[in-house]
Amino acid sequence: MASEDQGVDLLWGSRDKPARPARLALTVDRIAAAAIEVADAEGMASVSMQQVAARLDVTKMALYRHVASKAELVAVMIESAVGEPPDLSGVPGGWRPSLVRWADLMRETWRRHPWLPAATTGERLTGPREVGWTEAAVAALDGTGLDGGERMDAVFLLSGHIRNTQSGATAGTQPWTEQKQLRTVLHEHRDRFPALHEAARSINGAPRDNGWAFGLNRILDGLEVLIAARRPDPTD
Amino acid sequence: MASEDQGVDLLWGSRDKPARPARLALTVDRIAAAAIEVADAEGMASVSMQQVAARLDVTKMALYRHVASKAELVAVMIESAVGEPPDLSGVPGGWRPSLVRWADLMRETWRRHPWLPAATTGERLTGPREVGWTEAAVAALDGTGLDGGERMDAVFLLSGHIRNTQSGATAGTQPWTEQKQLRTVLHEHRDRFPALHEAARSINGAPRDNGWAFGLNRILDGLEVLIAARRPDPTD
DNA sequence: ATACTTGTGTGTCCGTCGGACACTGGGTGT
DNA sequence: ACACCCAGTGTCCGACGGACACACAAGTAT
Repeated sequence: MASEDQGVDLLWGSRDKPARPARLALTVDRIAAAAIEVADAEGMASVSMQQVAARLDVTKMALYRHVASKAELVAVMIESAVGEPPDLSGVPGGWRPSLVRWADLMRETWRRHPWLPAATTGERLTGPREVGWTEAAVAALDGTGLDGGERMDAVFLLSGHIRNTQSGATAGTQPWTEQKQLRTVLHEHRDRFPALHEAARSINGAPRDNGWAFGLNRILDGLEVLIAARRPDPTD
Repeated sequence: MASEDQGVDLLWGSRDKPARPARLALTVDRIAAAAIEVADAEGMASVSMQQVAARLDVTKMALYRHVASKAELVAVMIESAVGEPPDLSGVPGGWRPSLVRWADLMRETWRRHPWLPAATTGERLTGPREVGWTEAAVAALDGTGLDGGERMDAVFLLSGHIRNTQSGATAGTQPWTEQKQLRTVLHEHRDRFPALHEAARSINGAPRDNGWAFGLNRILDGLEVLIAARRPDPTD
């Protein structure tokens, strides 16, 4: 598909530069910045071509001179919003503190742009900075004895957990404690859901983080078990 | 909001029954079934009021006699598609086999309805069967020494992993191995992403499951570490 | 100076979406 | 026989993503 290829070229920088230097205001970067402003302020649902164009005092069709489709616009937004991947080489203590640092940074980025978790799910184009984030995490697992597939699975597991706990991205099997409606209904049907009712009761009012710290520690503990098993002789 | 309350009542069964027995064809169940057919066959994106109505040989506005909004239709679809929550009481071996069984069943359900993972993310109404699934998993953790918040966090962690690995729901930080485009681009920029390139190379052609088994085992191992720590004296 | 080309933004149109609202026509209770 | 009631219809609306033909500027060739 033509637009798809175009998107790849745009993201990865191998598209021909415009023969003449852009002489006027509208650029991909300005469009992406405007779109990110809209998304940060009013959510991804408000990011329409017309909204973004209006913020730039321009017709929506003008955007299509710089961006092939809305999907491509979103891809550029993501690539811009994730920022430069972190350098974890200075983190002492081995893979675990490095992954913790990585996760904290990613979480912070996603906190600044609450639409990112949802926008980065589903089939879509992936840009170099986004890949750079993964590169950093995979590299942090070098020397653990895990093979390539395991390292990538581990990073996927961790980033998935960040996504799941971040902002309002996921409901359903989770923060009932914060949905008063569901809490009420749970209490009304407490005979039908005894374990849940008991569990919800016991954490009444406690500050919640959507299971972020819990899941992180469980995942890292699980990785530690595997890594320990892979190096039966602790020679270092 | 009126429609929201209505949705709760509809899902949880406390709405007044129609005074007269429904005399004609269209019912919430038939609508939900038709919508699920559309979603299964052509994806959630094709589930529009008009599409669903067409499948029932009816005007789209007729659906609004039985469903307050599209959001409510989706809620009913989910509640119908998740099916009855499983009975894990017969699973021997304690919490871990029970959770494995639960996860397998949930995964199978979501495999049959690939739109479910995406549909169950974000703010939305939650129905009793969906809550029942969670109830089963939380109940499986009874007697582990985990407190209520920990049990719920554990179930959230596990279900989040299922969601992340299921179908095409998540891309981004993951199955590059299956996106030929990204693999190509990764190879072209191998000097920029050495760890990723090396990792991807080492798993060339291996059958992938999106990290499902890996993540499941890591999570369960991590839970085991915590549970073991909670019962320093194995007296049973 | 003039004509041509090229690239950037505009205006108009289309199909689809969710949904509001007024209607109609057949079945029911009186 | 009657009025009521209500499930389903028809029409309309604003917003969406996008196709397409056009206007218009600036730079180049003549």
